[in-house]
Amino acid sequence: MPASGRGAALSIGLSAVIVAASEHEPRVLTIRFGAPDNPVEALPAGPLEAEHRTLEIGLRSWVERQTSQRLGYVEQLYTFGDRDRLGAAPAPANSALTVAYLALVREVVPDGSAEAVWQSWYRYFPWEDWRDGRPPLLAPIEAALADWAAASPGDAERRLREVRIQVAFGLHAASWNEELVLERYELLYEAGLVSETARDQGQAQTASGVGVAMAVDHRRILATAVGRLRGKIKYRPVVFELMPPAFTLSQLQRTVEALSGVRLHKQNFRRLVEQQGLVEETGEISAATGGRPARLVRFRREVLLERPAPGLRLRAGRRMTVA
Amino acid sequence: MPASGRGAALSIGLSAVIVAASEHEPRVLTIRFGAPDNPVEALPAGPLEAEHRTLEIGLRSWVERQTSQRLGYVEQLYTFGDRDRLGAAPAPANSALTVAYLALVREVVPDGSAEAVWQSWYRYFPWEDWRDGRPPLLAPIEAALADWAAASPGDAERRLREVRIQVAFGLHAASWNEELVLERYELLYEAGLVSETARDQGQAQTASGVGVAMAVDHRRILATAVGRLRGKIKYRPVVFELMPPAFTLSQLQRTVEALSGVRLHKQNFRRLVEQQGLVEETGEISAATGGRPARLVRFRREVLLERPAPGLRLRAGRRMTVA
DNA sequence: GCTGGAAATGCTCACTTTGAGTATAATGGA
DNA sequence: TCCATTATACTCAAAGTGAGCATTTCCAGC
Repeated sequence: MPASGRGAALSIGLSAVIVAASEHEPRVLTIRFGAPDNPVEALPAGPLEAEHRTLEIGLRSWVERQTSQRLGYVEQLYTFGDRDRLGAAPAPANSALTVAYLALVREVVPDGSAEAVWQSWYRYFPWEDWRDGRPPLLAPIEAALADWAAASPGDAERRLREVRIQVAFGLHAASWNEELVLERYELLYEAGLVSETARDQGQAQTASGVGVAMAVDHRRILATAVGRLRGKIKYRPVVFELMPPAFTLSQLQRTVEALSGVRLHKQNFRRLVEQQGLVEETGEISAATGGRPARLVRFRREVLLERPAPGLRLRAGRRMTVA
Repeated sequence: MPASGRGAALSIGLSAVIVAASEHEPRVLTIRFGAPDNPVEALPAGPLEAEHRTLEIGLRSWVERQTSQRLGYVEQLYTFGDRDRLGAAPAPANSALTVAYLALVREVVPDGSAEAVWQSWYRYFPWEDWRDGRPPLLAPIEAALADWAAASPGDAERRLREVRIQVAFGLHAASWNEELVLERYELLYEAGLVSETARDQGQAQTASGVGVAMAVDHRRILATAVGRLRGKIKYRPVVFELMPPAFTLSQLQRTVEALSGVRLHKQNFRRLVEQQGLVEETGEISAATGGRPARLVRFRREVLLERPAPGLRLRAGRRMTVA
């Protein structure tokens, strides 16, 4: 075999974006370490060990060992080369590769290790939460991005930057597309608006920067995960991996809203979920939280057999708006 | 940093699914080697070399060197661990990881190295081509799969297999979903209907097996690529990466049909393409191939600005049928 | 027990999108 | 000149969507 896929020997790491959802916040499992007054936040990550039969099994094994969190749904996200990560950082001779995974879990165990903390992912991406309308934070961001585009080295580069900003932030005809999480983060990184930029260039750490920073490229991995999950709920019934066995339609809607960061039209949301046959009655009624008690439903697994793409197809672009 | 993503030292390979499309066949670049009477077919693959700045640049560099084929659109597909690949094969101590990429190219250069050959991808997946109706090949496949399910070790396993077959091959309510290429290949592999199964178990190579086999797990990688591309054309304008600068709507339609393996309703296809603003007139008229001459159009790049998901949204499931 | 607030649920209606046609136009070749 | 062949135009019903209003059923407070 002339070209058989053997190559340089590198060290391989696995990292995991472990997502849960309380009713109002999408949560991600993070590890905190370093000085207590200035902690570093990171994603759980571990080495790929030789005894693991497959990548995914290796991931499950150390995550369950390290965080005592059983993983349900697991999906490979992306493989990052070390030098995809840092702007001008010099490449070590024996550099690492990281295979990143997205995992969805139902129960939020009270963090096994003391360092493991569940955080709302909007801690890292405050501009991604449009549930209470357009985040005010976006005004200064857009102004700074416009400056960055204006300061481009060349004319072609300037136009390119302008187009990227327009698309990612939904400025002109394009409206806000909640899936473009990575594109937005990368623009902020390149424009020097997140503190990772200065750090990766070896410059003095400024406390400024929008959103909370993470170790190495973990915020980039998280952005990839958020975008992927926001896309996936539209055509696969993955939200249910985050829901308890029985739930109300309102709980389901609030979870979807938490993940996607936008508000949905209530009546149309229920019409969609029921028409699609995504749920079935349990017969029970929930202890009300205020008004009329709600029916409890459960995920209807048979839907996987019936429809090719059973999801909450909230079409990107013109989409259900707030009730 | 307690868990920093360093791990076992493994060798890393890159492999590429390089896709082009003639008007009637989707093509993939393959390498043939071995005995001329019994050649082995493989995807181009190469080592990740230390001097490459990023994974993607490494890929471009050796593909362009080895096949003298310039890559346009490139997208990471999946990372395969060595032991994801082979059923019961013993794991070598220093096993490899392969990062697979999908690349789309326009020109089909007359293969730089003598071993590089463009092949229709239906050579490897004859059951995936429904352009002339349901492939007759599917009848024996389905019968064999049913036998395999019936021969399950346990009751739960049997039901699981039946459901997987139903979904992947669109038997009951579910209709044929052209994106489930990998799911179908994996069923055939597990059921021992492709010759890779016997090979990987160290058994005698039988000449039988449906479709042409490839080296190691390359057919699995190819299946991943075909499924990914079939999905992607629906929401991103990637087909145009495969088209010449100017083309007719019929050419575009035949290319999409070649990729997706299904026939589309002509009038509705053009309505979609034009309404979506995916193309614009060049003003020229094509040298007709038979009937009335057709307008030549080109891809309208501005669409990327206007629509969040500009693709030929041929919805899975109930879909445009043959004219 | 009546009343008002808060959800949950039910229903309507205009508008767009889609699937599936029929009809007409412009070629080249028999 | 007629015809097969492809391109293009237009129609129409059914389904799907966005945005409402209306009604039901609980609780809390009087």
